[in-house]
Amino acid sequence: MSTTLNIQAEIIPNISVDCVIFGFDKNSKSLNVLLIERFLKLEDSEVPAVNDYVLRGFHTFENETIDDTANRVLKELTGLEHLYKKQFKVFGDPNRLKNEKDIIWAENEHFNRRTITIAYYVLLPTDAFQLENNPYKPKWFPVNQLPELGFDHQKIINEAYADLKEKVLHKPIVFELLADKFTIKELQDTFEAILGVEIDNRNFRRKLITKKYIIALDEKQTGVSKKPSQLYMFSKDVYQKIYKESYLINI
Amino acid sequence: MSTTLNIQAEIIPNISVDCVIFGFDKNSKSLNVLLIERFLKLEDSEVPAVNDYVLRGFHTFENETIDDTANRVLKELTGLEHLYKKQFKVFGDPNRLKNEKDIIWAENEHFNRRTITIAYYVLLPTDAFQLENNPYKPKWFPVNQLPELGFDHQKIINEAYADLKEKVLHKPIVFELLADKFTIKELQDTFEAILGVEIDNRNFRRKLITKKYIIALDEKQTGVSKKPSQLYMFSKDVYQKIYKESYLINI
DNA sequence: ATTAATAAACGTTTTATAAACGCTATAATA
DNA sequence: TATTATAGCGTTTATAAAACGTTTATTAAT
Repeated sequence: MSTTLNIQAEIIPNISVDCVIFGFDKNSKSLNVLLIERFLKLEDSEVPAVNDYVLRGFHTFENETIDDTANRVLKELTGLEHLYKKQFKVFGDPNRLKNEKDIIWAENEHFNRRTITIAYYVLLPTDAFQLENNPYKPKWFPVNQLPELGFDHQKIINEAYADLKEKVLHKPIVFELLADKFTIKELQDTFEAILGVEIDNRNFRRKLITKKYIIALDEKQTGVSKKPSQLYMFSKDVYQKIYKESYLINI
Repeated sequence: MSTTLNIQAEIIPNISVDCVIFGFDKNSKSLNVLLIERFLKLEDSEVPAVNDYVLRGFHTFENETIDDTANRVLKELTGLEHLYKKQFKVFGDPNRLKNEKDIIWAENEHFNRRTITIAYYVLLPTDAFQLENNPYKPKWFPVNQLPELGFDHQKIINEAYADLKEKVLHKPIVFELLADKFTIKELQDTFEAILGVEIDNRNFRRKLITKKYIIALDEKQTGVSKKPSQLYMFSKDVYQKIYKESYLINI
């Protein structure tokens, strides 16, 4: 690893961070996951030994917090900082890297077979950054149509998605998947894409616009060939004030 | 570490698991945390160098999953298996062990100052096991009246408690803090202790007994000097059937 | 036996929210 | 100026929450 990358600090060889980056594409109304290619061609072979996709991750440095590792990985991959991220689970099974390709890959990269990885998921709109000219050649895939994945990354994504589905019902995190200014319809599309359900637009609309933390702006959509819709923003401050002592037991 | 304990497998020196054990005491209606004493007297001193409380934890073995580490720690401490546990966060700040006592302790125990710990919280009724003759000399403390804590364990408990408060509103985990058979009042007491609120008994009672997964037993409380109350049980099966596709957006 | 004390358990009314549906309004474009 | 697609408003009904009052079953004391 240190042979291929010039790094400024010592890595902790058995601890890494992996990031499940969820992006919502409001045009295709699709919840996507950002993956990078894992490609390895050994000298003695025509066909690649490894050719699939994985999440982007990296080892933690000796002098770094886990959150900082995640921030670093995210910055390198997307160019963005201050992204919404949730550390949701550790994957530390001694047999995480079990299939043949993983073993070939791990040997080639000389990395510790007993690495425990701390997994985060991240929420952003897919258009928050550009994929072109990105050295990692990342690609968006709809969360329900993922390609073949290396390591235990399918499992990690599954668990991230389950956590997201659950959390989105109670916490105001949908907004992280949209631009600062959004329409009610986009918000509904986002919920529908995450939860895989259909929601009545009229009831949804009413429910949302009556919330005090959903604030109508003096602005409408432009560049649409239909009735342009009202833009709204989400006020985190107002939300937190209201929900500071809300404890509706809902079991 | 390996000098004091005879262990059957190699530990991973920089990875540990810590368990925040929450116990509900239905008599005192108190949500408690189980702590063990951390005590060290150096040869050259009269007063102990370290004398405070910590969570129980241990390093992960080379051939062990993280969950198994937690199970092992819990079994050793409580004698119990199959406890409800939730892996809720990793604490990996390079400066986690910052105060003087932690440094003295870490040196004495020769353990890695850059240990990342994977924290779980566990739910059980305090009377699920006995404290007497326990080699770790564990003690229950009300979650809001904790003694001086070592390492970053106050922080870990705070975050565990925050997660519990949040989770208890949406997931059927209160039942883990009670015996299999419980009264509606005990259930209410548990919610009140966790959330630190008062709940109207009449509304709470009605709400709960109409749930299909709260099942009235052919049994009443005994040994009480008041009207004995009806015992109930929680059916996980029924719960899961009902809530498989519930997605009430509640932001 | 009667009564007091205590918590269990049931009931009623009001208010708020959710669900299900019909209908109107506004813009770009043809 | 008509078309069309989506934005956006309205109404009614069903369900659940909130805020109370009242009754009942038990033990223990008189």
